[in-house]
Amino acid sequence: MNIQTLILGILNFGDASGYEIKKQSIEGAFRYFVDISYGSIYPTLSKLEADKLVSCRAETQSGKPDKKVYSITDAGRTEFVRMLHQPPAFDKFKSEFLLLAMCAELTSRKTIQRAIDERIAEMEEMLAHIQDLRSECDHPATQWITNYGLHIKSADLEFLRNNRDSLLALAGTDTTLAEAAE
Amino acid sequence: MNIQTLILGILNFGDASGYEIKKQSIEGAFRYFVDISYGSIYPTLSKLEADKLVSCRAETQSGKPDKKVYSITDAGRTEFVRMLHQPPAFDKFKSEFLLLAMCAELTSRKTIQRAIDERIAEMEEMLAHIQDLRSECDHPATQWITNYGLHIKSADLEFLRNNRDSLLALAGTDTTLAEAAE
DNA sequence: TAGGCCATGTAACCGGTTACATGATTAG
DNA sequence: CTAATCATGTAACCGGTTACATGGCCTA
Repeated sequence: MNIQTLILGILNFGDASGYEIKKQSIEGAFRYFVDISYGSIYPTLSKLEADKLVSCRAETQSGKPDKKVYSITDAGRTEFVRMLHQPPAFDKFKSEFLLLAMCAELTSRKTIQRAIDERIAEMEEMLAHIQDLRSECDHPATQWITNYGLHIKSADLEFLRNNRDSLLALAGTDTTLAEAAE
Repeated sequence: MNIQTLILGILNFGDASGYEIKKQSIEGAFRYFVDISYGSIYPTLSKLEADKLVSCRAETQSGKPDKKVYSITDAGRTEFVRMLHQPPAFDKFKSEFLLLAMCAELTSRKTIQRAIDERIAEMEEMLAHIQDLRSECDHPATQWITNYGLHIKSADLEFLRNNRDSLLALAGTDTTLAEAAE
């Protein structure tokens, strides 16, 4: 999915500046299935404006720099809806953790332990955050996806907790390779 | 994670040609957390060979084109283990489906239904495939990650089945926008 | 007064994909 | 006879990131 569609989608939920779009992609619900950097947000916003898919108004703020607030136009919404009707591509997923787990015997117990414990902590944080999102928001579709996230991530955390020790047990006993790399 | 490490990781499980590496990244367990194309495999293999991290031997086959089979060297394994010891980056995840679900009311029932039913079918296929992987393979760490995958994907499928209808109910009733886009 | 937040933007770079080129063999 | 599988490789392209530039305000 290209950034244009993503930004149109974010703007569909409300007006925002480039800075706020970035924030939403880090803090909001989008965080879990989207990621964008300033280097792509600002140029895309300009292009979108040139194509009349968004409009822009300047807002002067006291004590803060001016900001350019973008709104999705009717043409933008039509375009976004058109994109939504294309069958969605299958989820893209990349995991360094899984590669590490799959090669557990090459590494030390210490490395595996750090990795899985950090993962468990991240997962707990994520669950707490999604719970917040759900309670703060009364938009039904957003609640549907937060429930989905909660369900999957609970299962994930459950597995990690129940199988942490069995993974640790797979860590390399041969310290020659592993220790040398630390 | 860069492709060099990925290829070193794949080669760590056994010698392979560029073609076979690609196959493993589509058919094997790697499929679920990795993706690479020929355009990056072949140049990377050359670079890896130049750096002495892999070695290469030509194999002539009857009835098939010759192939260049690569093996990881001791230096390559050391380098790979060194990379494994860096704390793994958090999983990268992108989902067009979640964006669609979050914007369900902008689209038609037909679109949502197609998307979720296709997702359910993909998930079932995935589960069946991971089950095959698990039964075919007796490598403990690989079994750990296949169990992990099975656990998470079962929960995923369960949610999709139980909440399919509630998502459908969110689809747009205002046909003006939605139908126009079909 | 240092660092963090707010805020916008650009240019260089790069990792990786797409599409193309080539060609033999085998299965339907 | 056509399509698929096996097999290797290159060049053009592109989407997106990183790092940099700029600067005011607020908090510790």
